[in-house]
Amino acid sequence: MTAYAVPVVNSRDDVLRTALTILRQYGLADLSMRRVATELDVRPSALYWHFTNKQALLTAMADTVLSGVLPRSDRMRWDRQLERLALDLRAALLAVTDGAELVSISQASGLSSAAIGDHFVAAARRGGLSARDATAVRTAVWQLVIGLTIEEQTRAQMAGIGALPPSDREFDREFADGLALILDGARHRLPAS
Amino acid sequence: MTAYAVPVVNSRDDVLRTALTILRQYGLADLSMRRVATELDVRPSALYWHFTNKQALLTAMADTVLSGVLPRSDRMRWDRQLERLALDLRAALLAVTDGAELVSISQASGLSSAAIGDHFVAAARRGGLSARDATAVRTAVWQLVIGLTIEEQTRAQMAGIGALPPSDREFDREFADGLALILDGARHRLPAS
DNA sequence: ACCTGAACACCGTTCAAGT
DNA sequence: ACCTGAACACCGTTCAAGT
Repeated sequence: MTAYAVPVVNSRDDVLRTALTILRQYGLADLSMRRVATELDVRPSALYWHFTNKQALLTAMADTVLSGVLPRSDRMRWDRQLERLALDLRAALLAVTDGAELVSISQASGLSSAAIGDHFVAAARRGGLSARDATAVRTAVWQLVIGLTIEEQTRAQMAGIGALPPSDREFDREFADGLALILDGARHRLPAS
Repeated sequence: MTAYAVPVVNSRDDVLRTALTILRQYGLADLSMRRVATELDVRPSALYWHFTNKQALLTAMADTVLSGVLPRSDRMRWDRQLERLALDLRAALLAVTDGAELVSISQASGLSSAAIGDHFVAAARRGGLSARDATAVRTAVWQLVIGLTIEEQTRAQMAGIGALPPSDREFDREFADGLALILDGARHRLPAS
């Protein structure tokens, strides 16, 4: 019996799914174009038919990770909604290895959507904050979520390799405290208050 | 006349200085061990006599960048001192290409000192904040400075290559507003207030 | 439409050996 | 004390050509 070639036809979505699987299992440091190609049983150059470059792939991955983060309901108080959104964002980042760094990278590239940031602004405005104050809330909350979660995941990654002792920091609490501080500042910006 | 070998003896400090020069002129993406070696007229492997790996070199670079950031005076009000320190930190990061990312990377490695963070905490405690609240201030301020400055420098870098249109964001103002918001939250945590 | 083959121009790191 | 030589095991990306 002779071996015959199976038509290996991969879609853009197959590439994206494979990349996300590698990320989940091995982290960002092991996510190379060559590795994604190997996993798909394809030459590295084949990937460039689906994505113009690695940056584009990373952006698509980040968008996937963030796709489930949405405002839940407008019946909540504006500050509770802001808190909920920040917690959901953080949970989405923590759900994938190096999720925070992935989002940070792809958002720095300027190609990623700013939808979540806009939701922060909308909630703050709904509470009565000026456009400028609402922007400040978005900035402070966004950097807190991304930055602290990057720290947490980086340290987890390094502890996993044994390059660092497992941290005794309580990131959930650090995050909650930082967020509460910012929301306190926000509430005191209200005209009526 | 015959060429004779000049004894090329480089100290750890020569390596560090050369690396910082490359960073200033070309940014983090172009800072490779091989490039530092070439600049020093030496083989790449020679560098590993001075630094155990690239991470160690980056940490030393980050420490250099941050070395000038210190509390100026205790005669200031605690919140003014906090603000001053945050502004000085941001200025130090902006003084070097990709300075914020450099510090972020080296601090994630867990080898870098936490001196500046401690100064944030000390100032907040001097103002009367609890240990826990002071930590929250440090967290929120630190992530704001690092994160927003990374964004600014990354976009400047990419605009320089033409990969992105020059941003019209006013980072200084975004930073000042975010910082003011956090400090507002901090002041309202005071017992007397 | 989707992929191969082959190349280009790079990386960080190790380690025996040289002076 | 400081460096070379040579190697190992990788990268992202391009592009003509194949089916």
